[in-house]
Amino acid sequence: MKEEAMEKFKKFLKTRGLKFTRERKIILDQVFSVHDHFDVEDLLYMFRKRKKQVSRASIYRTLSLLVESGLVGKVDFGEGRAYYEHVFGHVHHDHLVCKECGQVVQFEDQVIEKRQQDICKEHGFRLDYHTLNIFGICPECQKNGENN
Amino acid sequence: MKEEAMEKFKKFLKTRGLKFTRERKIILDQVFSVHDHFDVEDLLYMFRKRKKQVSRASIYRTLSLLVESGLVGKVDFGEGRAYYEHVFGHVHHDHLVCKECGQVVQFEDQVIEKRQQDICKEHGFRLDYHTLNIFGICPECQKNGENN
DNA sequence: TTCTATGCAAAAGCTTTGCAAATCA
DNA sequence: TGATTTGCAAAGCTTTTGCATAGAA
Repeated sequence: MKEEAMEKFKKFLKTRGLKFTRERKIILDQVFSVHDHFDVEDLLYMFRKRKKQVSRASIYRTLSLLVESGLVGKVDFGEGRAYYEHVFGHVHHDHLVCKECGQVVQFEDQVIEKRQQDICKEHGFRLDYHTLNIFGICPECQKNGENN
Repeated sequence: MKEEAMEKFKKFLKTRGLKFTRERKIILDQVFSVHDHFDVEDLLYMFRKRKKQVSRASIYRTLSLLVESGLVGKVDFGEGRAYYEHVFGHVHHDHLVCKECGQVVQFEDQVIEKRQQDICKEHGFRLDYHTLNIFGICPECQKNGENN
Protein backbone atom coordinates (compact mmCIF):
# COMPACT_ATOMS: atom_id res chain seq x y z
CA MET A 1 0.00 0.00 0.00
CA LYS A 2 2.92 2.23 0.70
CA GLU A 3 4.17 1.40 -2.76
CA GLU A 4 0.86 2.33 -4.30
CA ALA A 5 0.89 5.59 -2.42
CA MET A 6 4.40 6.23 -3.65
CA GLU A 7 3.31 5.68 -7.24
CA LYS A 8 0.37 8.00 -6.80
CA PHE A 9 2.58 10.66 -5.33
CA LYS A 10 5.09 10.34 -8.15
CA LYS A 11 2.31 10.77 -10.66
CA PHE A 12 0.97 13.75 -8.77
CA LEU A 13 4.38 15.37 -8.76
CA LYS A 14 4.88 14.71 -12.45
CA THR A 15 1.64 16.42 -13.39
CA ARG A 16 2.99 19.48 -11.68
CA GLY A 17 6.48 19.31 -12.99
CA LEU A 18 7.86 18.62 -9.53
CA LYS A 19 10.56 16.20 -8.52
CA PHE A 20 10.51 13.07 -6.44
CA THR A 21 13.41 13.74 -4.12
CA ARG A 22 15.20 11.80 -1.42
CA GLU A 23 13.48 13.93 1.24
CA ARG A 24 10.03 13.48 -0.20
CA LYS A 25 10.54 9.76 -0.27
CA ILE A 26 11.68 9.66 3.35
CA ILE A 27 8.68 11.68 4.42
CA LEU A 28 6.13 9.67 2.50
CA ASP A 29 7.72 6.49 3.82
CA GLN A 30 7.34 7.62 7.38
CA VAL A 31 3.86 9.01 6.95
CA PHE A 32 2.64 5.70 5.63
CA SER A 33 4.39 3.75 8.38
CA VAL A 34 2.73 5.55 11.24
CA HIS A 35 -0.83 4.43 11.83
CA ASP A 36 -1.87 7.29 13.96
CA HIS A 37 -1.99 11.06 13.96
CA PHE A 38 1.22 12.97 14.11
CA ASP A 39 2.33 16.55 13.92
CA VAL A 40 5.40 18.08 12.37
CA GLU A 41 7.46 17.82 15.52
CA ASP A 42 6.59 14.15 15.80
CA LEU A 43 7.93 13.53 12.33
CA LEU A 44 11.04 15.53 13.03
CA TYR A 45 11.63 13.48 16.15
CA MET A 46 11.17 10.20 14.29
CA PHE A 47 13.66 11.28 11.66
CA ARG A 48 16.21 12.29 14.26
CA LYS A 49 15.87 8.96 15.99
CA ARG A 50 16.42 7.16 12.71
CA LYS A 51 19.26 9.40 11.64
CA LYS A 52 17.31 10.54 8.63
CA GLN A 53 18.15 14.10 7.79
CA VAL A 54 15.13 16.14 6.74
CA SER A 55 14.58 19.76 7.63
CA ARG A 56 11.49 21.14 9.27
CA ALA A 57 10.90 23.31 6.22
CA SER A 58 10.88 20.33 3.90
CA ILE A 59 8.48 18.51 6.15
CA TYR A 60 6.06 21.40 6.02
CA ARG A 61 6.44 21.75 2.29
CA THR A 62 6.05 18.06 1.56
CA LEU A 63 3.08 17.61 3.86
CA SER A 64 1.31 20.37 1.95
CA LEU A 65 1.90 18.52 -1.27
CA LEU A 66 0.72 15.25 0.23
CA VAL A 67 -2.45 16.91 1.40
CA GLU A 68 -3.04 18.48 -2.00
CA SER A 69 -2.51 15.13 -3.63
CA GLY A 70 -5.20 13.68 -1.42
CA LEU A 71 -2.94 11.02 0.03
CA VAL A 72 -2.77 12.65 3.42
CA GLY A 73 -5.34 14.43 5.53
CA LYS A 74 -4.84 17.42 7.78
CA VAL A 75 -6.68 17.17 11.07
CA ASP A 76 -7.39 20.03 13.36
CA PHE A 77 -8.14 19.32 17.00
CA GLY A 78 -8.22 22.97 17.85
CA GLU A 79 -4.90 22.86 19.61
CA GLY A 80 -3.32 25.55 17.54
CA ARG A 81 -1.25 23.13 15.54
CA ALA A 82 -2.03 20.75 12.74
CA TYR A 83 -2.05 17.00 12.86
CA TYR A 84 -1.81 14.75 9.85
CA GLU A 85 -2.74 11.20 9.00
CA HIS A 86 -2.45 9.17 5.86
CA VAL A 87 -5.73 8.71 4.11
CA PHE A 88 -4.97 6.73 1.00
CA GLY A 89 -6.05 3.13 1.44
CA HIS A 90 -8.35 3.92 4.32
CA VAL A 91 -12.06 4.50 4.49
CA HIS A 92 -12.93 7.89 5.84
CA HIS A 93 -13.25 8.09 9.59
CA ASP A 94 -14.01 10.62 12.27
CA HIS A 95 -12.59 11.18 15.73
CA LEU A 96 -13.64 10.75 19.30
CA VAL A 97 -11.23 12.75 21.42
CA CYS A 98 -10.81 12.51 25.19
CA LYS A 99 -10.41 15.97 26.63
CA GLU A 100 -8.70 14.57 29.70
CA CYS A 101 -5.98 12.30 28.36
CA GLY A 102 -5.98 13.23 24.69
CA GLN A 103 -6.70 9.70 23.54
CA VAL A 104 -8.19 9.60 20.05
CA VAL A 105 -10.55 6.88 18.91
CA GLN A 106 -11.40 6.59 15.25
CA PHE A 107 -14.81 5.58 14.06
CA GLU A 108 -16.79 5.44 10.86
CA ASP A 109 -20.49 5.81 10.63
CA GLN A 110 -22.48 5.39 7.49
CA VAL A 111 -25.56 7.08 8.89
CA ILE A 112 -23.65 10.27 9.50
CA GLU A 113 -21.91 10.09 6.15
CA LYS A 114 -25.21 9.70 4.39
CA ARG A 115 -26.90 12.53 6.26
CA GLN A 116 -24.09 14.83 5.28
CA GLN A 117 -24.62 14.09 1.64
CA ASP A 118 -28.30 14.83 2.07
CA ILE A 119 -27.61 18.09 3.85
CA CYS A 120 -25.26 19.20 1.12
CA LYS A 121 -27.83 18.37 -1.49
CA GLU A 122 -30.46 20.37 0.37
CA HIS A 123 -28.20 23.39 0.35
CA GLY A 124 -26.97 22.88 -3.17
CA PHE A 125 -23.39 22.41 -1.98
CA ARG A 126 -21.01 20.08 -3.73
CA LEU A 127 -19.58 18.06 -0.87
CA ASP A 128 -15.84 17.88 -0.76
CA TYR A 129 -14.87 16.53 2.66
CA HIS A 130 -15.68 17.05 6.28
CA THR A 131 -14.15 16.94 9.70
CA LEU A 132 -16.09 15.67 12.66
CA ASN A 133 -14.50 15.65 16.07
CA ILE A 134 -16.46 14.59 19.09
CA PHE A 135 -14.95 15.69 22.37
CA GLY A 136 -15.71 13.97 25.63
CA ILE A 137 -14.27 11.89 28.43
CA CYS A 138 -13.09 8.36 27.77
CA PRO A 139 -14.10 5.42 30.00
CA GLU A 140 -10.72 5.30 31.77
CA CYS A 141 -10.73 8.98 32.65
CA GLN A 142 -14.30 8.74 33.86
CA LYS A 143 -13.23 6.06 36.29
CA ASN A 144 -10.23 8.01 37.41
CA GLY A 145 -12.43 10.49 39.03
CA GLU A 146 -11.98 13.97 37.68
CA ASN A 147 -15.49 13.88 36.26
CA ASN A 148 -14.91 17.44 35.53
CA MET B 1 -31.24 37.18 25.93
CA LYS B 2 -28.16 39.31 26.15
CA GLU B 3 -29.26 40.17 29.67
CA GLU B 4 -29.61 36.55 30.59
CA ALA B 5 -26.18 35.86 29.22
CA MET B 6 -24.83 38.75 31.22
CA GLU B 7 -26.34 37.33 34.40
CA LYS B 8 -24.89 33.93 33.68
CA PHE B 9 -21.51 35.41 33.08
CA LYS B 10 -21.64 37.40 36.31
CA LYS B 11 -22.49 34.26 38.20
CA PHE B 12 -19.70 32.38 36.49
CA LEU B 13 -17.23 35.09 37.42
CA LYS B 14 -18.43 35.18 40.98
CA THR B 15 -17.91 31.44 41.46
CA ARG B 16 -14.31 32.04 40.50
CA GLY B 17 -13.76 35.16 42.50
CA LEU B 18 -13.35 37.22 39.35
CA LYS B 19 -14.70 40.66 38.61
CA PHE B 20 -17.25 41.91 36.14
CA THR B 21 -15.34 44.79 34.62
CA ARG B 22 -16.17 47.51 32.12
CA GLU B 23 -14.12 45.69 29.46
CA ARG B 24 -15.76 42.34 30.06
CA LYS B 25 -19.16 43.94 29.72
CA ILE B 26 -18.25 45.64 26.46
CA ILE B 27 -16.96 42.37 25.05
CA LEU B 28 -19.94 40.30 26.12
CA ASP B 29 -22.24 42.98 24.72
CA GLN B 30 -20.59 42.84 21.35
CA VAL B 31 -20.32 39.08 21.23
CA PHE B 32 -24.06 38.77 21.79
CA SER B 33 -24.85 41.46 19.24
CA VAL B 34 -23.08 39.78 16.36
CA HIS B 35 -25.01 36.89 14.91
CA ASP B 36 -22.20 35.35 13.00
CA HIS B 37 -18.70 34.08 13.48
CA PHE B 38 -15.97 36.51 14.28
CA ASP B 39 -12.32 36.42 15.17
CA VAL B 40 -10.34 38.58 17.54
CA GLU B 41 -9.41 41.10 14.87
CA ASP B 42 -13.06 41.46 13.92
CA LEU B 43 -13.92 42.37 17.48
CA LEU B 44 -11.06 44.78 17.72
CA TYR B 45 -12.22 46.46 14.55
CA MET B 46 -15.79 46.74 15.81
CA PHE B 47 -14.59 48.32 19.04
CA ARG B 48 -12.45 50.83 17.21
CA LYS B 49 -15.34 51.82 15.01
CA ARG B 50 -17.50 52.33 18.06
CA LYS B 51 -14.81 54.14 19.99
CA LYS B 52 -14.85 51.49 22.66
CA GLN B 53 -11.42 51.06 24.14
CA VAL B 54 -10.54 47.42 24.76
CA SER B 55 -7.12 45.93 24.25
CA ARG B 56 -6.38 42.87 22.21
CA ALA B 57 -5.05 41.15 25.34
CA SER B 58 -8.32 41.69 27.18
CA ILE B 59 -10.27 40.35 24.26
CA TYR B 60 -8.24 37.16 24.25
CA ARG B 61 -8.51 36.82 28.00
CA THR B 62 -12.23 37.48 28.14
CA LEU B 63 -13.04 35.20 25.22
CA SER B 64 -11.31 32.39 27.06
CA LEU B 65 -13.51 33.00 30.06
CA LEU B 66 -16.62 33.14 27.93
CA VAL B 67 -15.72 29.84 26.35
CA GLU B 68 -15.06 28.28 29.73
CA SER B 69 -18.39 29.53 30.96
CA GLY B 70 -20.06 27.80 28.05
CA LEU B 71 -21.68 30.98 26.78
CA VAL B 72 -19.43 31.18 23.74
CA GLY B 73 -18.05 28.56 21.42
CA LYS B 74 -14.68 28.44 19.76
CA VAL B 75 -14.79 27.32 16.14
CA ASP B 76 -11.86 26.13 14.16
CA PHE B 77 -12.02 26.22 10.38
CA GLY B 78 -8.43 25.15 10.06
CA GLU B 79 -7.28 28.60 9.04
CA GLY B 80 -4.71 28.92 11.76
CA ARG B 81 -6.81 31.29 13.78
CA ALA B 82 -9.80 30.85 16.01
CA TYR B 83 -13.33 32.00 15.35
CA TYR B 84 -15.93 32.47 18.01
CA GLU B 85 -19.71 32.54 18.15
CA HIS B 86 -22.13 32.95 20.99
CA VAL B 87 -23.83 29.74 21.92
CA PHE B 88 -26.09 30.58 24.82
CA GLY B 89 -29.70 30.76 23.68
CA HIS B 90 -29.07 28.84 20.50
CA VAL B 91 -29.56 25.23 19.61
CA HIS B 92 -26.37 23.57 18.60
CA HIS B 93 -25.52 23.79 14.92
CA ASP B 94 -22.82 22.67 12.53
CA HIS B 95 -21.19 24.34 9.55
CA LEU B 96 -21.20 24.02 5.82
CA VAL B 97 -18.20 25.95 4.54
CA CYS B 98 -17.56 26.98 0.95
CA LYS B 99 -13.91 26.46 0.12
CA GLU B 100 -14.13 28.96 -2.70
CA CYS B 101 -15.74 32.05 -1.18
CA GLY B 102 -15.60 31.19 2.51
CA GLN B 103 -19.34 31.47 2.97
CA VAL B 104 -20.55 29.60 6.05
CA VAL B 105 -24.02 28.08 6.27
CA GLN B 106 -25.26 26.85 9.61
CA PHE B 107 -27.42 23.80 9.91
CA GLU B 108 -28.74 21.51 12.59
CA ASP B 109 -29.51 17.89 12.13
CA GLN B 110 -31.12 15.69 14.70
CA VAL B 111 -30.14 12.49 12.96
CA ILE B 112 -26.47 13.35 13.21
CA GLU B 113 -26.82 14.54 16.79
CA LYS B 114 -28.49 11.32 17.78
CA ARG B 115 -25.95 9.13 16.03
CA GLN B 116 -23.17 10.86 17.87
CA GLN B 117 -24.75 10.09 21.19
CA ASP B 118 -25.03 6.46 20.16
CA ILE B 119 -21.43 6.34 19.04
CA CYS B 120 -20.26 7.79 22.33
CA LYS B 121 -22.30 5.28 24.23
CA GLU B 122 -20.81 2.44 22.17
CA HIS B 123 -17.32 3.58 23.10
CA GLY B 124 -18.16 4.39 26.68
CA PHE B 125 -17.34 8.07 26.18
CA ARG B 126 -19.18 10.78 28.01
CA LEU B 127 -20.10 13.18 25.22
CA ASP B 128 -19.18 16.75 25.83
CA TYR B 129 -19.49 18.58 22.52
CA HIS B 130 -18.49 18.18 18.92
CA THR B 131 -17.47 20.15 15.90
CA LEU B 132 -18.61 19.18 12.45
CA ASN B 133 -17.48 21.19 9.48
CA ILE B 134 -18.43 20.13 6.00
CA PHE B 135 -16.31 21.68 3.28
CA GLY B 136 -17.49 21.99 -0.28
CA ILE B 137 -18.47 24.40 -3.01
CA CYS B 138 -21.58 26.53 -2.64
CA PRO B 139 -24.17 26.86 -5.41
CA GLU B 140 -22.97 30.31 -6.46
CA CYS B 141 -19.35 29.30 -6.77
CA GLN B 142 -20.36 26.19 -8.70
CA LYS B 143 -22.09 28.41 -11.23
CA ASN B 144 -19.17 30.76 -11.41
CA GLY B 145 -17.17 28.12 -13.08
CA GLU B 146 -14.03 27.32 -11.15
CA ASN B 147 -15.36 23.85 -10.45
CA ASN B 148 -12.01 23.15 -9.17
C1' DT C 1 22.55 22.10 -17.95
C1' DT C 2 18.43 23.79 -16.29
C1' DC C 3 14.95 24.07 -13.23
C1' DT C 4 13.31 22.60 -8.80
C1' DA C 5 14.28 21.39 -3.85
C1' DT C 6 16.66 21.78 0.42
C1' DG C 7 18.26 24.05 4.69
C1' DC C 8 18.89 27.74 7.29
C1' DA C 9 17.56 31.55 9.48
C1' DA C 10 14.66 35.28 9.40
C1' DA C 11 9.93 36.69 9.12
C1' DA C 12 5.08 36.30 9.82
C1' DG C 13 0.72 35.33 12.17
C1' DC C 14 -1.85 34.34 16.11
C1' DT C 15 -1.92 33.95 21.02
C1' DT C 16 0.02 34.25 25.63
C1' DT C 17 2.36 36.50 29.35
C1' DG C 18 5.17 39.63 32.70
C1' DC C 19 4.73 43.81 34.81
C1' DA C 20 3.41 48.40 36.40
C1' DA C 21 -0.54 51.16 36.68
C1' DA C 22 -5.55 51.25 37.03
C1' DT C 23 -9.88 49.44 38.68
C1' DC C 24 -13.29 46.76 41.07
C1' DA C 25 -15.50 44.91 45.36
C1' DT D 1 -7.57 48.61 51.13
C1' DG D 2 -6.47 44.38 48.87
C1' DA D 3 -6.94 41.59 45.01
C1' DT D 4 -7.97 41.30 40.30
C1' DT D 5 -7.60 43.58 35.55
C1' DT D 6 -5.93 46.19 32.07
C1' DG D 7 -2.76 47.62 28.41
C1' DC D 8 1.52 47.42 26.51
C1' DA D 9 5.20 45.31 24.74
C1' DA D 10 7.85 41.39 24.71
C1' DA D 11 7.91 36.58 24.20
C1' DG D 12 6.14 32.03 22.47
C1' DC D 13 4.45 28.88 19.09
C1' DT D 14 3.54 27.13 14.75
C1' DT D 15 4.09 27.85 9.99
C1' DT D 16 5.89 30.33 5.93
C1' DT D 17 9.42 32.35 3.11
C1' DG D 18 13.85 34.42 0.86
C1' DC D 19 18.08 33.03 -0.65
C1' DA D 20 22.27 30.58 -1.62
C1' DT D 21 23.57 25.93 -2.39
C1' DA D 22 22.54 21.19 -3.66
C1' DG D 23 20.24 17.94 -6.37
C1' DA D 24 16.86 15.82 -9.85
C1' DA D 25 15.82 15.00 -14.78
